[in-house]
Amino acid sequence: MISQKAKYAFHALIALARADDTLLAREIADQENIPRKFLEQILLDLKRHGILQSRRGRTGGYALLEPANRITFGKVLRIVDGPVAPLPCLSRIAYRPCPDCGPEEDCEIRRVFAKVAEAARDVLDRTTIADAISVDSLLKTVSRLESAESNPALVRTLQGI
Amino acid sequence: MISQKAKYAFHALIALARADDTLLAREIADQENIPRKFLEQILLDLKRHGILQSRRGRTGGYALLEPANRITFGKVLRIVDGPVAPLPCLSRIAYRPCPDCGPEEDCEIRRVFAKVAEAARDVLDRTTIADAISVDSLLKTVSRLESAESNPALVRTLQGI
DNA sequence: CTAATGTCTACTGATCCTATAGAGTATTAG
DNA sequence: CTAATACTCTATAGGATCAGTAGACATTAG
Repeated sequence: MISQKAKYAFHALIALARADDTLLAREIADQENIPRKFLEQILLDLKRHGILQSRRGRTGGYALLEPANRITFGKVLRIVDGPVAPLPCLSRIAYRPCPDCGPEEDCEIRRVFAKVAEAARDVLDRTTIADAISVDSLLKTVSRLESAESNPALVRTLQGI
Repeated sequence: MISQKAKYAFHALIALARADDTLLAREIADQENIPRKFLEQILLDLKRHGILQSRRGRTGGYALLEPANRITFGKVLRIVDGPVAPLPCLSRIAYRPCPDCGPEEDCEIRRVFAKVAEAARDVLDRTTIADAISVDSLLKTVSRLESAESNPALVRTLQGI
């Protein structure tokens, strides 16, 4: 399970990418139903990692620093929740050998979870905030068409993208 | 990250599958370096879920109830660590709607993590304890041959299985 | 100056993780 | 029958993490 914090981070980044402009922490918090002070911590963390820029004072706010099509879900998840890998001995950002296993090439558990990690990274490191939004608006558009014109097959096809 | 408890569970199940016989909790604990009383809780839990059988008293011990090729990593992980899904609204064993998201078909986050979940389940629900062992012993055999006969390419090929 | 906004640090209650402890029950060798 | 052995069940506890909350401080526009 990903943390609540990570979900908030994704909601905030998606809101910022949609707005394509700077937003106040309060605006994001209200719009996405996120506790304001908690959100500020998250935004600050994303800023420290170069994903956001911010401006203080009266005309302050947060905006994307990297373009939305360069911000992957994996990158955000690693910042907010830590390693994506299911085992410490499979982590790239926080490698640690498993103390209770022998040599790694002999570990059956590691071998299985290496495949899990690879599969997860394949999605997380290739999908960006921009992808999530674009597929989303496409779907919403089609969804409206669908309700008017009754073409559920197309919707289902697109949902498989 | 999977819990220490889950790692212990896998180690214990692999030991039992290898032994192909009943083992004492103490034997497993010693052999796999697992705190005995902690291991007993885990084994008991696996028993309650129909994976192990046990016998008390002087000739007691634990043994697999299901055959090793029917015990998937996913099943064990769900027993010990709970849901495999990265979001409550994607769990099959513990579905709960995300309180902060709107309608599920519109949620960009859910859509991305649905793919992550599917990829992870694809590995976890198809790989059994028997698979882990058989690939493992195959590898070990080849590894010995390799060190004697210098055929690292074959080893690498098999490691990709 | 002052009002609005981001920055930083500290704190807290709840829950989970990783065990540890011990009393109780079943089984059987002798 | 008894002692020894091994699983069964419940309780407890220290530490870490999670999900916020709070408040003092810094920066900016007007």
